[in-house]
Amino acid sequence: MHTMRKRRSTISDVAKLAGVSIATVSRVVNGTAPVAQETVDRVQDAIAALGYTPHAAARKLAGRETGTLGVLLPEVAAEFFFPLVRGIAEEVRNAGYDLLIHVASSGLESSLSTPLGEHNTDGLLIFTGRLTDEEITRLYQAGFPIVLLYRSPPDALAIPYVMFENKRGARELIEHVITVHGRRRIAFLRGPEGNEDSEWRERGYREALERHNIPFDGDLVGMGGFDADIARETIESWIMEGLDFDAVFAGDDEAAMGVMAALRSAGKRVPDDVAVLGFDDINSAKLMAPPLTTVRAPIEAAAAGAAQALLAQINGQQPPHQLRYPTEVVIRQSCGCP
Amino acid sequence: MHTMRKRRSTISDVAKLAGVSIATVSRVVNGTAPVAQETVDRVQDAIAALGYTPHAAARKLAGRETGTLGVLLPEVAAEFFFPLVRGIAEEVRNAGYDLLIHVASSGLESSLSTPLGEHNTDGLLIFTGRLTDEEITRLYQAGFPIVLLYRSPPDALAIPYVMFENKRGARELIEHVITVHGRRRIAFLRGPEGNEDSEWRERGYREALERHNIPFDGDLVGMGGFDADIARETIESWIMEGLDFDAVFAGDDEAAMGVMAALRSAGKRVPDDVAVLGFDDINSAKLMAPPLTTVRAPIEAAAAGAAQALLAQINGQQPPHQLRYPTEVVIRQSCGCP
DNA sequence: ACGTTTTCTGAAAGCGCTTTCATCATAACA
DNA sequence: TGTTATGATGAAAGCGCTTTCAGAAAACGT
Repeated sequence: MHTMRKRRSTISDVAKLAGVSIATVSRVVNGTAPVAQETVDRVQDAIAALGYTPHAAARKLAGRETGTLGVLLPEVAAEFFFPLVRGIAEEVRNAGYDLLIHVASSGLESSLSTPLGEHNTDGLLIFTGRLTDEEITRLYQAGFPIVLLYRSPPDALAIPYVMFENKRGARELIEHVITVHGRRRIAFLRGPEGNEDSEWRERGYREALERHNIPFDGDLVGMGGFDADIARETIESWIMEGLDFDAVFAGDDEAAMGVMAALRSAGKRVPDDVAVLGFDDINSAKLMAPPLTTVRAPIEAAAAGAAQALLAQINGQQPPHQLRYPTEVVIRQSCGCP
Repeated sequence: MHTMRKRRSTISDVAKLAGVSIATVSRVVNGTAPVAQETVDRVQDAIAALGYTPHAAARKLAGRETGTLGVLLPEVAAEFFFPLVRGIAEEVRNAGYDLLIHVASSGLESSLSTPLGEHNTDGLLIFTGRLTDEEITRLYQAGFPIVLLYRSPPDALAIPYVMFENKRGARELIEHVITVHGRRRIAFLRGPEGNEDSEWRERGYREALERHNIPFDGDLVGMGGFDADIARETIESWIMEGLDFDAVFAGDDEAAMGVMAALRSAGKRVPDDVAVLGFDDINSAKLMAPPLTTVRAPIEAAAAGAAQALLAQINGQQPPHQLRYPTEVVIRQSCGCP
């Protein structure tokens, strides 16, 4: 049996059945001009009878917009990604757009097959180093609407971008374990290479140390990659080496989970022997053992904000150049608090 | 400053610059017919000079295919979702298609604004109860390529679908805690209403009980929703009620995480007092405290398989009607094993 | 050298839809 | 009652691209 494909019905089919012109059908479908009630009914009956749905591509071609927004994501991995997409999807749908999500493969095809250019979408939400600076610059200069997610624009271009108050959140978090729990050998796990969130968090970490006269120790900084497995390995090797530390700021919550696992299997108690600190406050943070002290980043809200900024840009409005979202320390038990 | 949008260059611009016809440009872009090397060079120079990119919509309109596949997802939630999308995205990209992801809002707009119909895509991967049976039936009857993810087709239509060996996996898992750890008061947490995976897992659970002459007790079945928070609440209320159980099969790993958290804060030890069992073997399963005994479901592979089936269908081939992926019990410590 | 393929290229016809522009009725106005 | 808004509709021009269809040029065969 082969799939015999019915020809999909077009606007002309509807027009014919309803005994009107295609222009009229278009009008009742889009409500772009007054149409007599009787005609409307006739057309709608025809549409129902034929099971007609407008062909998206044709629509896009005729109008000027594509009706879809794109999101460029790095290799899908983080739990972090959920609220992000949820926030964007919500906003985008409400505005009547479609969401085209592109997930980077292994980076091999950087600029080769970037199939999603300015043509498939009306605008782009670009997550972290997914596109090269040149490409971003090119899009910007072509007047293509884009919003950067968690990274600032290259060459100080006036591209809107969303950011969290990473530095402040990190600083407050570290100060908490210093002042309240008296920790002084605090390790930090960096996120992926070139990640701006990570850079700012590191700055916050250093600032906290400085404020309390704790000398910065490069040995206490390692790779976390915002990834549980990477973080775990780092901690495991530190323990093997006998590195001394009484707290670790994992960079993000996922990494924190890996840190806890490593500590646990090495027989170290959290938080008694080592305090563990995360960042983001993902859903599972409160479910960890012990519940994770972290910094809440309003990921979903930020994502929604980014989407709004993009939509605004598309509608010719002037979006804010930077959207900075506040963060808030969330004290649970992994820091030592009861 | 308002965003002054440069007119994007079209195929005619390129043709003019290169001094050829648009047909020729189309040919060199698509490699659909032999073109003299010299001409090719000239056209490519023009393309580069103009920064030309084909307009997707126009392309789709002209050709017959839209070049994009759609995935319909329920309200984004699960970690489970990652490998899923990764598997699909990989496969889809390799085939040169785009991936359009639609995330359900709150279900309100079920059939109202399903903007992604047969028109925006060449085929659809449909996740769990996102579309009504009628709609699926309609698409199927229109000969539109679809593949169902983790649900079987309505009315036994010949729509390809992917499934895991849920029942077998669940049965083996339960039998493990019965035979090896002597548990007899084993609770089960159901997934979302109507979820087929959950139904099969429950069947496996019951089968295991039967085989070991443990009478089924309805009190030991509760809501898990494949969600940590829901599962947690269920367990908390059970503990409040004083319900007696020595193991809980959470339905999936996310729920298991919630179960563990509930148990922990109630002062129960896992696995000593209560064994906890999951399903899926998501990445964080091995990081839980204690590491979770679960059933590994090859989510990514299954997703890739689904994508392949869809692609096959689109290319006029006959895909298998059912793709059933094997599951495998993964013993860690939450069951009581050392 | 002449007929026959093979290469290469352009003209032109759509793909399905939105949108002026123009045309009529009608209804509102003086 | 003549004139002017106003409401409803159709004809037709594209949107940017792919793809026959055909012709011109070059390569081949004998």
